[in-house]
Amino acid sequence: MPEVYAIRQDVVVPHRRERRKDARPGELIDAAIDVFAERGFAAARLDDIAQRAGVTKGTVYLYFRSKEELFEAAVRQTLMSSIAHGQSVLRDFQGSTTELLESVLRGWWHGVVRTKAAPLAKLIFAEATNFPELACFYHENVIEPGRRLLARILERGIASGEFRDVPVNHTVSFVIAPFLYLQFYEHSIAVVVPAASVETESFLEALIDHVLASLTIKGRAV
Amino acid sequence: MPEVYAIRQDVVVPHRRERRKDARPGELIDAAIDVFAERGFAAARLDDIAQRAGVTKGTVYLYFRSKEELFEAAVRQTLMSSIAHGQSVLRDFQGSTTELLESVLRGWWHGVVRTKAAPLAKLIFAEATNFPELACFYHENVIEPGRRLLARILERGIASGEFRDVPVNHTVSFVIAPFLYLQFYEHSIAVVVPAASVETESFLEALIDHVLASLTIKGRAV
DNA sequence: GTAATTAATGACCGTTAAGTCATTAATCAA
DNA sequence: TTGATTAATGACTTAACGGTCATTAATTAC
Repeated sequence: MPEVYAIRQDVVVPHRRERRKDARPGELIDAAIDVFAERGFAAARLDDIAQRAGVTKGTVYLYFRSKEELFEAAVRQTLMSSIAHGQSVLRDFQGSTTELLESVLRGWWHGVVRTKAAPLAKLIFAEATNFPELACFYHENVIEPGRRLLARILERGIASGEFRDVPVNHTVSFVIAPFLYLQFYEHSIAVVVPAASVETESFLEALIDHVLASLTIKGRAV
Repeated sequence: MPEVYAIRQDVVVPHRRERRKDARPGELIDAAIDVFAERGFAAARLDDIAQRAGVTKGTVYLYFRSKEELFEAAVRQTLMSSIAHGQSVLRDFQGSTTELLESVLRGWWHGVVRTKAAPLAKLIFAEATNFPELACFYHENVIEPGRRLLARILERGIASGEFRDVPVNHTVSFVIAPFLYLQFYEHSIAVVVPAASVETESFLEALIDHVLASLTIKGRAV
């Protein structure tokens, strides 16, 4: 009988049925994030996720009831805390709304856009109609809280007279959209056509300038 | 032997092996757009596409060599002419760049965002890494020409002194992103969570206001 | 050392869908 | 009318993958 091998993080290590009940769920979730990010939800193979975590498929089902449950765990681990962090920043912030908005955008940038969880958003949008329960879960726990957070900030700025009296809901979309665009683009087209990739370093600064230029009242009153 | 039926456009019509060599490709492409839009590329079933076109799966392979070839045909039919139209508007336009930009954004809105081809973009971003050839095709024929078109408009406005001296490439992203966001959102989350859908009527006007507020030089020079 | 416990395995099942091809029947030429 | 042509069919092959479960072996208690 040939020896059994497991691939973990691109390194092939001999594998010998280690029993590690406590560490498994976290390792499986990490592996799942990677594979979901690469392939999407439907195309991600549980065999691949298991292999990347150094186990076999059967083991996955010791810790998660189904592929969907594993995916939900991945979303919980990566996106919830970022939202919560933004909410606490809003609650405690002393200072101008311009600074507040900038601070929250930077937080999102480093907490989500520049992490390996970034492709998960793409996946949800892509497969929402095929997996409605996942879409509901994501909408309720990520999109809605995220949008509400931004809306409150805009309202604060309008009330204080710093921002123009823009339609809040649409403006939330206009602020969020470039982030999502970058997330989607960098983990899809840019992977396949590297020449197409965006200058990431300056993206955030340019976006902050763009948003504030549109929102803040300059020179004359509007 | 029971009679055979075919479903076309939600109406069940008795089906009797009509031979219509000339009409088939177009009908198959139309059906394909619908099914790809609903399900995505990988999850779209050729049986469904065939059924919607009033034929059976074998017939699809008389006209298209593979699922991928059928998809490319769908993209060609829906997105190429819109790009070309925008290019001709830019070439012939007499007037301010503000008006030009507004005109091109409105053209895109009615020519792409508000058509049944809108979900195709989502699909490409979602499945690019699984189907690299499709992603290349789309990048080369849709994304690149589209971005170049917008970049030329921004440069025209900066040169004429109408617009601030913004970083062109990033600003292209900021203008495109809200359109894509709406396309993605309305054909994914909003389908599953109807309460989440965006106020579409006023979206375009708000976006134009937002973009021009950011770009145009107001009150004081910047 | 040995028996009991349970983490981990991997062969297996059932389903789904892309693509093939021998058969069938609509159409046309004579 | 009839024979030739070919559009259309749908049963079949093949492959992939989610999920199951009887078996195996690492670990622990005694």
